[in-house]
Amino acid sequence: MWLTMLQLSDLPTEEILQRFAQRYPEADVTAIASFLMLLRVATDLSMALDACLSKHDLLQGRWWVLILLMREQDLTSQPSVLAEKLGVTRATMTGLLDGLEQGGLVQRESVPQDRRSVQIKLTAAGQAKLDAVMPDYYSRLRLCMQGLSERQRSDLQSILGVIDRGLSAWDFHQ
Amino acid sequence: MWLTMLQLSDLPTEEILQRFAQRYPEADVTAIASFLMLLRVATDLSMALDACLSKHDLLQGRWWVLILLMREQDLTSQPSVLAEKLGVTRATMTGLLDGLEQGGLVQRESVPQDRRSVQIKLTAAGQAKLDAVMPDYYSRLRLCMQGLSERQRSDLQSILGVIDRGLSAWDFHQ
DNA sequence: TTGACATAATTAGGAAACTAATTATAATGT
DNA sequence: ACATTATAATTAGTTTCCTAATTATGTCAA
Repeated sequence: MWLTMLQLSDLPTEEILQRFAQRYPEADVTAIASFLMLLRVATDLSMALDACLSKHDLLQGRWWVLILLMREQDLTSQPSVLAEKLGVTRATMTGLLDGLEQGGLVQRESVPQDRRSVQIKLTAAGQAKLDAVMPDYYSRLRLCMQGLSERQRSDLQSILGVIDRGLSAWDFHQ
Repeated sequence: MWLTMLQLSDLPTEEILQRFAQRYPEADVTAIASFLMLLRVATDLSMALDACLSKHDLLQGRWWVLILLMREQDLTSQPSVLAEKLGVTRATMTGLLDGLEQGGLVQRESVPQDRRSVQIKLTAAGQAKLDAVMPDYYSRLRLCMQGLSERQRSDLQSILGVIDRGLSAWDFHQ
């Protein structure tokens, strides 16, 4: 799904927020500000991740698939399972796997027990690609987060947990 | 830019993170967990926003453009300025404006002073669309964030600020 | 056993973003 | 004045996602 977001510098000023709140009494100014800042920073992080991956000829979607495969004991999974975990459609997963297979990073293997199904296996080249990318990614992430104390990290996670649980209320409103 | 993210239920377990940290000593486990949770919740929020907007026949990109126009005193701006603020290319903005103009929500007006340029104006229909959407969006956002104290909201914003400033270190690492 | 339904993966076609090239106009320096 | 360069918007073509339809296979119940 696309995430298009205002630049950090163009988040609404206090004054603009007040103006909107005046027209729309439903507005909760601090909720809006927190929400926008959250989307903004997540977008920046995601773009930074893209930039890092692109230096290794990878795109985020394909990279996530490699990681999911590496998590498995036998480095193997199924397209439908991968799609579910990644939150994309099966059609999209077919495309991601096509790209990865073409690059030799994964391999499709037929499953005798269920001939509708396919096993996806991380190849040696796929593992090597991860071994090249992950240290780079982890180093950058460490630097990027080093300004946060352990206390702040756990605060962040619990705050995010509250928001995520609050999200269930989103849909029930009509 | 696309943001594809693991489902919340499929964020790495403590055990998986430890396994990755063992293979990649660069890994900072709490940094990774916070990062993934942040992307995850932002993705959920963005999808919830999409769902809300789609009930009003709007997509996020176009909706942001309407909001940017409403912020202006004269409800008017230029494609290049809008593109800059939204963080999309001018080509993308042309497409967004095409869609909005077709729906009668904005209007292109020529600028005598500079005939290369175009003024984009929010129409009455565009303002009416916002007046229909914003109360719905603000109500949901209020509900979704109501579990957070004011203290937590400001904590969140300062933590996000630290991360965003930390992001500048991302690119300097090679 | 066979008809109805469910499931796995893919294909086909469409939407919306991107980059790069194009068109038109403005600004600048010699 | 006029050639060069810069700027505003658009068009053309590619990518990757989506939904819906398709193909193939498996499951289950009458």
